[in-house]
Amino acid sequence: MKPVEINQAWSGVEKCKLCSIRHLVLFADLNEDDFQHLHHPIKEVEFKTGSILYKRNDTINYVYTIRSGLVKLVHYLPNGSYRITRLLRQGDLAGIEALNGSAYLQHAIAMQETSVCKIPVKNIQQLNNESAQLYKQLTARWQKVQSDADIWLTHLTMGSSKHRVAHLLIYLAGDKTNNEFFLPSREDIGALLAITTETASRIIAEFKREDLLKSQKNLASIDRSKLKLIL
Amino acid sequence: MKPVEINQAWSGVEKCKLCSIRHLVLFADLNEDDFQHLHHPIKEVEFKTGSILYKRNDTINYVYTIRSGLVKLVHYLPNGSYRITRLLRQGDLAGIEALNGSAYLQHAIAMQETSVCKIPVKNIQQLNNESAQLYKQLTARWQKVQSDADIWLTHLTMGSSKHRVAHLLIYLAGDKTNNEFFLPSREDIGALLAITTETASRIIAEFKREDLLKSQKNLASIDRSKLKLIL
DNA sequence: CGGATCGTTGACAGGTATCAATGCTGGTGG
DNA sequence: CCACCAGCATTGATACCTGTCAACGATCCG
Repeated sequence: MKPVEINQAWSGVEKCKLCSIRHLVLFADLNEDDFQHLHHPIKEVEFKTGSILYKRNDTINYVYTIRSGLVKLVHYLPNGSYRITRLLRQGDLAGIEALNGSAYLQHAIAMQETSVCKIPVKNIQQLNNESAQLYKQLTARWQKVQSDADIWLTHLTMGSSKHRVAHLLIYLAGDKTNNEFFLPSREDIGALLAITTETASRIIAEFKREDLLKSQKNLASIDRSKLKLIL
Repeated sequence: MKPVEINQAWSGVEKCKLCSIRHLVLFADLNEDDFQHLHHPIKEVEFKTGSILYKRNDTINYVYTIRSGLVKLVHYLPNGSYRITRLLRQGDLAGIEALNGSAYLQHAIAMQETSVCKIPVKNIQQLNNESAQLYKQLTARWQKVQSDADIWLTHLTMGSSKHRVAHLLIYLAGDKTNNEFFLPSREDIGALLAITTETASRIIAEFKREDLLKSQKNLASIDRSKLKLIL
């Protein structure tokens, strides 16, 4: 996990109105008038695999909307190991805790090539004072945090390792029609499911042998119906 | 877990201003003027052990502030077992997902005699339109949800069962000076830590034999320093 | 080609789930 | 009042699973 340089693409508020994934993001409900309140520049930024969006306790200035890619939120433990507490995908918000002025709670690291919109916290606070539109989106985002956390706790930390890995794979595959998704390293799978790297590897290998899972490089596809029989 | 009747104590907004735990609750920052906006009655309600505050998918009308006691948020699983995803104590908010109009995400059940303030969602929405004071408290509450979930995932679902139980006991003991706290049933401990009832019982019994834990009935106290040596 | 990193596999010990039986306690009805 | 019952806690025996330690293979890159 080596930090990678950030290369900024372009800046501007105007383009937010034309954003192709705007229905998914924080500003979905804003009207023409609201956009006039955006005085600070929103930047679109690319992160390479392994690069860090922010670190725990970093000074807080931005909230990040994921446009594409995959981001993990990581807690490092005293013994040097780590635990992944959440994955963020398209439309998710990273660093949302910035909004009440405390420090970031975890490290946010790109697991693959990731594109984000970097939104100054000041923008959000302004909009919240001057317009009530944003409020709905923000509470919806917070709720997703809670419901994701519950799913995580309910399905991804209990049962046998095989169950957990199966659940994770189905979660990762999501509703993609092409059925192809990013398969994390065995170490990350372990950190996600609270199992060891070796166990993760054994199970992934077993799934491959049984044709429940196919992969080349980091791209994988699953046989959903067969996999669900395990659950 | 049998439902128990609810007996309502008193209603009124006036008393909110004099609330003894107001510094802990949602309305901490409201001023005299804001209270004028509260047009719907806030009720103080008592729940007995095992009674249900609300069920998953119930129609949503209220958010609950815990005044005293202990509430568990529960996910029931297809196979009849259940998983506790969060515990709520004094100052915590239950049913916060009500704020964006979706259904409750889990069942909320009192684990001991519990006193709550039942706040109409309409009140919150009104206040948010007419005053920005509530916004800070709400985001703070949401953030606590996230950070609690992370702590849960980081400490309470990994490591040996002994580690997890020790962590849970320390969490339950909190910062109480009298060092006496509510000890959940072995079944609930299992549902909290993703271990079986039997394993939970074995470990609790072992802790008692080693004088790390004392209990009569549901009230327990721990030897913090000795217990921390296990972590 | 050699080195680094990651994935895979094996052997083994220890931990946990499972199945089953036995105390313990509070409440109920005779 | 006491016997009984239901629900919870505890304990035991056993099989299985997973962590641990270790070795080896695969791939990429300098």
